[in-house]
Parts: sequence; structure tokens; C-alpha cells
Amino acid sequence: MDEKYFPEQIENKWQKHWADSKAFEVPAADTRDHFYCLEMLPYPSGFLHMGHVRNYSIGDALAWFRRLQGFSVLHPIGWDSFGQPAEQAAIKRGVNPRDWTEQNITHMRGQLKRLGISYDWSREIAAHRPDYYKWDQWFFLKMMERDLAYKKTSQVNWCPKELTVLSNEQSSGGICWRCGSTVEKRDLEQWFLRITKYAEELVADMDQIEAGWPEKVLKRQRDWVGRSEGAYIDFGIKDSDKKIRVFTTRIDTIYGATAVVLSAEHPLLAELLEGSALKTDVETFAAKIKSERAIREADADEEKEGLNTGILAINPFSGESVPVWVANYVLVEYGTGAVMSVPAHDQRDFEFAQKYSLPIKQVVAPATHEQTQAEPTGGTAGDQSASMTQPFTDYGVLINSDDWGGKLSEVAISEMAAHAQQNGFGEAAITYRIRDWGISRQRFWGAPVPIIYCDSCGTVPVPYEQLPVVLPETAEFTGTGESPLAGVAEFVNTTCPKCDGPAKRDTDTMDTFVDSSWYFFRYCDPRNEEMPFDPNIVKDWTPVAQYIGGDSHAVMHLIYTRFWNKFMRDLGLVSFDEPVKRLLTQGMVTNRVGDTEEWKAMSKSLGNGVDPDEMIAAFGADATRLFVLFAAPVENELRWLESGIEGAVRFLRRVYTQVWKWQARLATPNGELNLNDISAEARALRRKTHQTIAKVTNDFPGLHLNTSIAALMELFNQLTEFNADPEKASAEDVFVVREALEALVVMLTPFAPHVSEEMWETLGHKSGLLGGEAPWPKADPELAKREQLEIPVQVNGKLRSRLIVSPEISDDELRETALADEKVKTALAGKEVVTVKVVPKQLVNVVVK
RNA sequence: GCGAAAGUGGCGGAAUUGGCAGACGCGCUAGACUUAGGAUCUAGUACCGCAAGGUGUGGGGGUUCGAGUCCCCCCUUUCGCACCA
Repeated sequence: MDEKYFPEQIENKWQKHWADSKAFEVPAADTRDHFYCLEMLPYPSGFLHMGHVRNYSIGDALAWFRRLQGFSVLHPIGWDSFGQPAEQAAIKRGVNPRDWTEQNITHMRGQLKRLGISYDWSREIAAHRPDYYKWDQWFFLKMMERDLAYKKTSQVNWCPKELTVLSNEQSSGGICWRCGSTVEKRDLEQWFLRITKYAEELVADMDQIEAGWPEKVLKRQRDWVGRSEGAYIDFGIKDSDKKIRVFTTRIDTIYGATAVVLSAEHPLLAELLEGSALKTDVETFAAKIKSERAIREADADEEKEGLNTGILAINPFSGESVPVWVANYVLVEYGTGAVMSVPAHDQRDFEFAQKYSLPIKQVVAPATHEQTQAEPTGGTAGDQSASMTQPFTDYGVLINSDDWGGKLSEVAISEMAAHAQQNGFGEAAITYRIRDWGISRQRFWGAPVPIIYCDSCGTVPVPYEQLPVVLPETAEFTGTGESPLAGVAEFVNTTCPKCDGPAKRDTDTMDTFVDSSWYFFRYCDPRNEEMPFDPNIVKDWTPVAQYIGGDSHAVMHLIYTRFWNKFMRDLGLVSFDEPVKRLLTQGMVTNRVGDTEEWKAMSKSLGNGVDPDEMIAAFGADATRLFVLFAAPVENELRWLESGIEGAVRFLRRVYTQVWKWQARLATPNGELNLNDISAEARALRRKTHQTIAKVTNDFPGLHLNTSIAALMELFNQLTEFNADPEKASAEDVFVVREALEALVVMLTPFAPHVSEEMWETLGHKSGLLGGEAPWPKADPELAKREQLEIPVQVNGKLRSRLIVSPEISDDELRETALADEKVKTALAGKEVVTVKVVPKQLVNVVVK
């Protein structure tokens, strides 16, 4: 092309070439090994931001690496195109959500192509198109058949000012994220997916992905599922045959229970209070707590408040009567909505007991070392209940606990649960924090729930052959929070599939996390009209080899997609438990906020965004991508510095110039080569070449891209230092330079594909990097071996000299050489040598007195 | 409050199993060239010191012939969870 590096020219040329040659489209039948490289599909907001650029640059590097190694690589992209912003645009500006979304997709697709990301565009999908969401609806019906989808009344977060339903995230702290109003709770009938059925598997199967997923993501998922082992215990009620069931993980502390505390919304409360003199007081108090809860989530900092109901409960272990209280710190939605209060051994109960002067009875004492080692003989530790200033929450040894006294907590926990079960007042139990997934949204821009309500037949699923239930062209967007579909008569009014009578459709749409729970299976078989995908096609590509995205999806999306996979497995669509083998959560891209030293994620509202198009125009897509990958390890925060990107251009330009410098000479035949007799410098360059190949090849699967790029820069630096004059270079020198340059260009391709293709062509390969045999170089360990070793010699751990020795040197020779060294002798003068530590072929340390 | 991770030059960051701290890049300094430009090239750049030399991976202690790396205590930062019984 041109002797000078003009990124725009080169990038246009190769983007056109790739498109024309369908370079990244996966052939239908391909016997090569398959590799599925996946990035989280974007929401089509209209504009690519630097976070996208980083995400796709990482994925593209890996996709290219595997392609150059000879894998058949699936690298697809699509659009998570249902969701709020399109509807907001409709409400605010009166545009049609579909048009708005399609325009955004068109623009962003253009940006991705200008970045030169190697997607198979023939497989592009978009959630808002009927040929996609048809299968959301199909899955929903399958869930219903298996009792995994059900309807129930539940509370939603409601903003009274904006008249709209908010998600939990949008109403965190009980405050509307947009207008700051206090959020209310409202009851609505909604569809739920029974993810709790898979709670145990979602925890247990983590050991299948442990090796490939970041520990912090697994931890957050574990917390989210919230598995907790304990026991249910039934407390009797005095003068009644009713029972209150509590859940506890510390049944060993049950002799210390000095109250039973109910949530204000406990279902038994009204019944229990029947005929009580305190009925009105308690109910008034409970209503007060309830209304506080309706506007605020439970908060650990909140003052604990409670009221004695006058009811007495009977501890089934001790037979003691304890008062029943109602309090604001007991959550109705966890466990049984009732707890036994053990102030001596629980922080919350302790605070509560102090405030209301409830007795504090110690029943577990710190275990002595002997007690933890051997089976203890009796509960002898002192009872300090009266003087406790804080609860003792550790495991220990039981005291004041009848026959259980003297047992260790660990032992007592299992034995006491068994005892409760044998005697019919309890059982060992496991509870989970995770709740079923509410998917109904009172919104227009989503996949309609495929359900029909008929006065005579009730709730009727839409028959499969009537799918998709198509979203109407448009609706009235009032922003009142009612589902806009309810106002579209042609949509709502239908006939019942069972009785042909008049009926109405469900007017809610599904949570967009439904769309993104299975989309990457659709990429494998994107135009299938009979099924969501053909299991036989999907099995060659999945589980996904590498998934890359932001850690904002650590719980919701990534737990839903694991759930969906297990459901699909139970349907027989896939054969494995976990959909993603390796996950990378890349770090944020941040920039200074104004002139401050504050680095925050780029965003429109902060005004610290950087437009990828401007970067491409100014520096080229290759340099932009190279910088993004080089500037920090992929999982770290990336601080945007424009000077860094200039460095990337500089590097690419220097490599490009070097290729041009050698081009003509490399084109002429080498003639007879005698590679056994080349200069030391030439041997050193070959060594560096092969060392670099080994390093980059090894670093790639772990995505240590920044160090790979650094290694390529080192190789290039050594190549320029070799500096043989092309005109005068020997045939052997030309060979060595060619080897280094070609390795460099191929290995640079994943980071800067356009200019690499260009240089590869300049080096005389007319069919392109993907046109023939897989070009990724192979490291020759013999050539990578050092010819000489530089051995540091320390005296008492301090560096005193360096020896240049042969790699074949023995330990004894090394010791002698070190002790004979002049600098070492100087350092040893007048001192007595105690020992000489020789680390074979690595280091010598002389220890003196 | 609880939990986890991390603290290395002016900056981003390197450093298999404990074995030459600071690779690579940015920035900076000096010089060369030049239609004087925020281009390109060359050299230098952890800190103190003219030097010899000394000091140095948040602080303190420990293990070891040897610690950025392992152990204990403390400090700081970031993230996650926040009444989950």
C-alpha cells in the first residue's frame, strides 16, 4: 500500500476484504476443533462506549488467537433490544420504540464494523424481533408445563410520583432512583419462575465451574442463593394446640431462648391473638411496623422495636415458657417469619434483650483446647450470663442444657435436630435466601406473556402453534405505570383457545433477563424456525469456552442463565449442567471527572465519556484496541489516558516501517542457508523470537493480554537492535529477521488485526492470514534455550556480583567460580564463610559470619 | 457493622515453585535532525549520594541462607453484603 502508516486506508481495505470474503462466518460443516468465544450482548442504547470497546477487544483478541491456531471459531453478536430506554424515548419524545431501537442498532453495528471486531454478522440476533421472542414465549410455556412458571400476588415497588413500577435495584433504599420519591409497595398478580427449585444445584454445581470463574462472582452467587443449614423447631403455645415454627442454625443454643419473636406480618399472629386483651395493642403495633416496611427495606442500622404479645410459647427442649414478642427485626420472607431469641448467643437478640430487659441466659461457653480435641465429659465452664457485655456467637461447649451439657456445638447441632425429629417437634432443614424470579413487567417493550384469560376456562396458555404472540406496532405511552398493552384493544381481545369464547390476553411483558438467559444458544442455530435451536448443532459449540462481560452481571444475568441451562437440560435440549466454562469479568473504563483527580466510569451525566468514533478517526481502530488491551490487565480498572493511545500508534507505526524496510530483501530467495553457523546476535534474536512465541501462546488462554503485548514490544525492540542492513544482510540474517517479523506480525494480529493483515501481505503472503494453513508460530524449545546463564552471587543475601557461565555448569563448579570471583572475594575479606548455598543454575548465596 | 480482595517509581503496571525488584509503556530530562512540530531518532530516568556506597515493594514483627511473594499484628483503599436467625 503505502510506505507510511495510514490507519484509515488500511482499516477500510481490510474491513471490506473481511466482509467480501466472509472471513468470520463459520462454515456449516467444519471438522476442525470448535471454539466458542462470547461477549455479553449489548443493549442498543445508540452509541458504543469505551466499556464496549474494551469488552469486544478482549473477546476479539481471543477469537483471532484461536482462529490463527486453526480452530473453527464462533464469535457472534446480537442485541438485547427489549427494555426500558426505548419505552422512555416513546414516552418522552413520542417516537416508536421499534424504530428507535432499529436505528440504534444500525448505528452501533456501523461502529462495531469500524472497530473491525471479527463477528459472524450472518448470525446477528435481536431480542425484539418476533423470530427471537417467539422462543422466549415457547420456553415460558415449557416452564408452565413443568410447574416452573406460576402466578401469584406479590408486592412491587411503586413510585407514586412517576406512577411506575420499579425493580428492586431501581428502588434501593426505598428511594426512586430517578426522582427521589419514597417508594411504595403495591400488590400485583405476577408470573414467577421457580428458580428456587434449582437453588441447591445452583450452589452445588459451582464446583464444576470453580476453575474458570472469578472467585468473587462465585461468592456473590453463593450469597445470593443464601443456602443455610439448620433446623425447624416447633414451639408450643400455652393453653392452645397451636404451634409456632422457627428456623434456627443454632439449635445448640435453644436452652438460652428467652423469647420467641414474630415478624409483624406473621400469618399466625391474628389467630394467636384471638381473645387476648392485648389484641388491639399488638395489631396496632404490627400495622405500624408493616407500614414502615412498606416504604423502607429492612435496615440493620434501624433501632429494634418490639412488643410483648402476652402469649407464652413452650420451649420443646426445656419445657420452659417464654414470652412471644412481635418485632421489626424479624423478616417475614426468610425462614418461617419467626425466630427463637437467644440473647446470649446472637448479636441481634442481644441488642433486643438489652433494650427490653429480657433475660440473657448463657448456654454455650468457649471450649477449651482439650474439649475440642476429645469428647467432653460434662458442662463445667462458668455461667457468666449476668455479666455478659456482648453475645458469645462462636461455637463452644454447651452448659445449662440438661443432658446436652458438655457437648460441643458441632455435635449438639446434629444430635438435637435428630432428637427434635424423633419427638415430632422439628426437623433438620435447609433454607435459601433466593426467591422465585418475578418476570411480569407492566411494560410495552418486551416479549408478551403468552397467556389468555377466559371467563369460563380460566388461565389458558397460548397454544404453541399460535406463537409468537406478536407485540402490536405501537401503543399509547402515557407513562402512568399501567401496562400500555392493556390499552390496545386488538391485542387484548382474543378468543379462548379452549372454548373459542371471548377472552383477554395477559397484558404484561417478560423481564428482559429472560431474553438474555439463553441467547447464546440461539447464535449456534439462529434461523431455526422449528425450535429455539437444534441440540445437535448446539452440542458442538457449547458449553461456551470463554464468556466476557462486566461484573455488574455477576448475579442476576449469570445466575438466571445458569438456571435456564439446567431447565434446558431437563428438557433434553442440552446435556451439561453449566453453560459457561470460563468467565472473565473485565474492569471498568474510567476517566477523570472534569479537572479533578476523581476517576469514575465514563458516563454522559458526568461528562467524562470518550467517543470511540473520535478515537478511531484520530488514531485508528488498531491503535485504540491495542491501547485498551495494553494499558491494564483485563480485570483491572482502566484509566483513560490519551497519551497512552499515542504510544500505541507509535508502536504500530514503527513495526509497519520496519516491515517496509525489509520487504524487498525478504522477497528475494534466501539461497543456501547454514543456520548452524550464524552470528551471536542472530542467535540471540532467534532465541528471543522463540521465547516470545512461547510466552504469548501460554499467556493467551488466561487472557494476560497486557503482558503478551509487552513481550511483542520486547521482541520488536530486539529486532530493531539487530539492525542488520537489508542491503548487506546475509541469507542467514534475512532468515532470522523474517522469522522474527513474521512471528511478530501474526502474534500482533489479535490486538491490531487490520495493520497485521496489511503487513502480512507486505511480507509476501498474498492469501491473507486466514487464507491458508493456520499461521500461529510454534516455539522451538531448543532455540529458546539460553546459551549462557547470568548467575547472581549474594553474600548474606546481598547482591555482590554476577557470573556468566555455561548452562551445563555443575553446582560444584558454580560454587568454585563464585568464590573465585574478585568482587565476591572483596566482599568476603576478613570474614568466615559458614555455608555456600547453591541454587542450581540460578543463584549462589555465600553465608558469612 | 460483617466479609473478601488489594497496597510495588511521577503514572499504568512486570516479577512460574520464596531466588537479580521495577520488564513493557506513558510521562519527564538532555541531545540530534528539522519547512521550529504536540513529528522522528539517540541517551538517561526507583530513592539518597559528586562518588564509593547505602536505602527500597503501606507500617511493625516473625519464619528462612534468601521474602514483593509465606505467617502474625496494625494502617489504608476498593468491592461485596447489610437485621437471612
